[in-house]
Amino acid sequence: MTTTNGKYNPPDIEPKWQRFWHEHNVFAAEDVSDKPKLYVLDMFPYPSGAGLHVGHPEGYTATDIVCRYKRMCGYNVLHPMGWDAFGLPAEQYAVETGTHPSITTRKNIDNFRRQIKALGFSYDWSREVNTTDPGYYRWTQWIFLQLYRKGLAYLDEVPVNWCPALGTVLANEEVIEGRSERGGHPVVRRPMKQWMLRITEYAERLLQDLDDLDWSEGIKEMQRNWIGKSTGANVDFQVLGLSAVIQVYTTRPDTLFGATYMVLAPEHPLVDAVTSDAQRSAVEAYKEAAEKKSDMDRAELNTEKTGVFTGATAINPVNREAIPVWISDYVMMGYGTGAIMAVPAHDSRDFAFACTFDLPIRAILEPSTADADAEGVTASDVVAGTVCWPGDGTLIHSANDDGLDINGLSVAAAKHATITWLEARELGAAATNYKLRDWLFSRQRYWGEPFPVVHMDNGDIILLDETELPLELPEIDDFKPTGTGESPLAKAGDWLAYTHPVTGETGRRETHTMPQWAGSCWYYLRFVDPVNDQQAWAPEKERYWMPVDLYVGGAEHAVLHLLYARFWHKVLYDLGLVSTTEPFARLVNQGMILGISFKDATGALVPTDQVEERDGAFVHRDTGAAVAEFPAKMSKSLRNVVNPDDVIAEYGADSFRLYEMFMGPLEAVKPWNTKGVEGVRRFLQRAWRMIIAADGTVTSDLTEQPPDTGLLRILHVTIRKVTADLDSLNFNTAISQLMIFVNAFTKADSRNREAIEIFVKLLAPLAPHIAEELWQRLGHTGGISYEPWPTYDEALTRETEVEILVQVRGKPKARILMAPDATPEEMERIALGEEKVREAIADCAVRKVVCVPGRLVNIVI
RNA sequence: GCCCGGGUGGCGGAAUGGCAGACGCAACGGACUUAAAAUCCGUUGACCGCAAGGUCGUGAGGGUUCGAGUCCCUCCCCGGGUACCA
Repeated sequence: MTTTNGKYNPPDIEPKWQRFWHEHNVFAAEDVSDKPKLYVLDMFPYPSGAGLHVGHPEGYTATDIVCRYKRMCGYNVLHPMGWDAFGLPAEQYAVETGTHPSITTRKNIDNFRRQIKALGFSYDWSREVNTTDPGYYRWTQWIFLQLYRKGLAYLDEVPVNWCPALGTVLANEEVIEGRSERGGHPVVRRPMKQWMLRITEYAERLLQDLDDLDWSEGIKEMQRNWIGKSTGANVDFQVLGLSAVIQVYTTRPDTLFGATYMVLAPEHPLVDAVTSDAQRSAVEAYKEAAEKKSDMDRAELNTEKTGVFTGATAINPVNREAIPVWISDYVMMGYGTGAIMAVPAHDSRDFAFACTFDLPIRAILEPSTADADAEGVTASDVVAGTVCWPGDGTLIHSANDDGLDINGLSVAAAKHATITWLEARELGAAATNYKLRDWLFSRQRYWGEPFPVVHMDNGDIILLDETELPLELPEIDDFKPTGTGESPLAKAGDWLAYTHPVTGETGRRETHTMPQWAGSCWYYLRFVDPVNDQQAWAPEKERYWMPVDLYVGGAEHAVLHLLYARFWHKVLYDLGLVSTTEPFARLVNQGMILGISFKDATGALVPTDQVEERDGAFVHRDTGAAVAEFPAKMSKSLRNVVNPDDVIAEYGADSFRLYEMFMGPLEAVKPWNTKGVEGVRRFLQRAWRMIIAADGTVTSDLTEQPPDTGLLRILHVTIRKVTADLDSLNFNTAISQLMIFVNAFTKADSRNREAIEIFVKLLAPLAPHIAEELWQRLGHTGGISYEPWPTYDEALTRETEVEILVQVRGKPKARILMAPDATPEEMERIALGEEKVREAIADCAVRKVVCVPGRLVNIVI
């Protein structure tokens, strides 16, 4: 359906080429190939009811450009797309309307697929996966069996993050400042029997292997912080008059001589045993109050220290001193041993607690004068214990008569000496701790993978056989959470009943489901072999395609998805099921795209639909008050969300793609500006008119006449720059260079055909529809997707003459044309011969001449 | 508080230690048009000057260098992450 119309009209050409790519299966990856492989992956989306957002296609466009470019360079490219479709919104919609989540999900996926296809991305759609498809989650359940058999999945009664509003428990990673990550509902601690995954067993490897990944340092650092490795010592404190021993974890064993009291977490198992009768009622009351506090309360109250004395006294192992034992919720059961030695002189939390309860403060560390000055304190105040000094210094008052003397040592040396002493007397030992906790892996939801687990009537827990998978979700009518912490699946009637096929014993199926992260933990593996119904993936395909060479997605998954997927991958590696220790060799995070927003003089946000432009200024439509424009995260409430469908309808998919890439660096946060889309649309129109005449045929300006040296240089510079920029993902500057090409070539009366065809190839990865159409109109058949990528001649990128700046004392004085390869001596001679330069030097003596070939001459006088 | 990013024209942004502001948007002037849109040509960091030209200028202040947006130190502001983690 080639139109003879000479106008650049995206609605004519974009659907045409999308159909062509689909019908000719142009982007199918080859499972067996002599070509080098490249696996480029986007973080697959959750198909929400709101549809695609301009943020999604940003990363998708970037990866699509890389894929199209690399195919032209001869790579066998795997570029798949799928749906992370289990999740709460579809289930909440089901609760409200009774619509089954699978129906909502299918509808949303269809919409997402339509929107994504309208952007012309070169996905291999034959590999599409959907985490809610039983043919997919069968293998998610299968991986769970592998985890269980390896001892990495277990049931535990643990205090969990219970979110009453959502009716489910949440992982630590899903709780932000005491509220649910999704929806911002309050979360409380509550003990419940839950499935856990032993991610802590992999903490060290998850930390170590970060070093070799080509990820942004920021994301790696966030994972390191989340894993939170620290080293120190476990130290035993004998409780006076009891056989009990309280073990503490400290990163500062050097400060043992400064310990003036101890604190147990309120939930610590020894609290009841050590509490004296006199203190028992106070301790009980405090424990009860602490239990009721949500994490949010604990976080908010973090400056106000509370606590109760237990009545117990413990013996400091280094100086045999008796110190009181307290309980306080500033010590948490989940980290270290749930008990601390308090060194108020050198720990700000302990200092605050000691001040509140008037406990002794003993300094055992003297900072250098310089360090103290830098912090605005004096060493004498530190030594007197009137200010807290958590930093470095020299040990004082730290010796006993049993062979330990660390006075005069630095912190590092004192730590080492103390640990050696403790170990020799079996009073303690070096220890390592991680903040990372085991992963809470069950949810009380309907719309998730059922666990392939049965609770037998005799109390045993058995796993389904692999042949019994998939265990499909039962059909139910009522999706409401029970509110008791039981899953909606508890209402699934017959589905719950299980009879063992061999023994005939009966049991009840697990009613919890897996969290949304489960399906996304391994989808990149399914893409290598998406329709295999015998195996999750064939080993030879995994060996060929893995690892993912480039993974692009939002930074919001920095710790959640990316840490979980790495964990599963390492388990699969240990089981011999995958060939690489890491799944994602290179990770790039695209920056958020912000919407244009407005605020009034008071700083209050004004929804975009209440703002209008009057005399070049933005005012509130009703009040006429001036409002200020600023970029903010797109949100329904601000009505500043840009819908890709609208942009494509008005400007076309190529303009949309080009604009998103032209806005700025991929990783930067950037504000959307629709005027900018018009700019790139104009560029495409100019490129079109450079090639196509008004009647729709190739313009007669296109000739076989060789380009002049200026244009030839621009051609070769453009090939070089676009190639380098696509390799480094600097799409914005690649587009600039293509604009420079068009600006130069449109001005020429005669345009060399070969040069123009090279330009079309360079444009193809970025704006594929217009490139295909131009390529066809230039007389080629079969599409541009696998045309060889152009190469450049370095010699032709050089100018015959360059303008050399001559500076005198760093001030520009003259610009002189010279040969680019002029030697420094020649440059100096020419520069000193220039009259303006001689004037500037006047009769001063030339002290030094700096010559940078091809750049400048700086004369120092 | 701590850990990462980042501060460059009216705006988005560009710049291996070597002429700051490429490319685009917006604005202004001009051509074409009965007119407008579209398109094309030109101007556009600030200040001084009739001009030639000059002075200032990459968040602030210091430093290194013949030369700093770029490297080093101190500080301020913005964005993100994280936080009684002992």
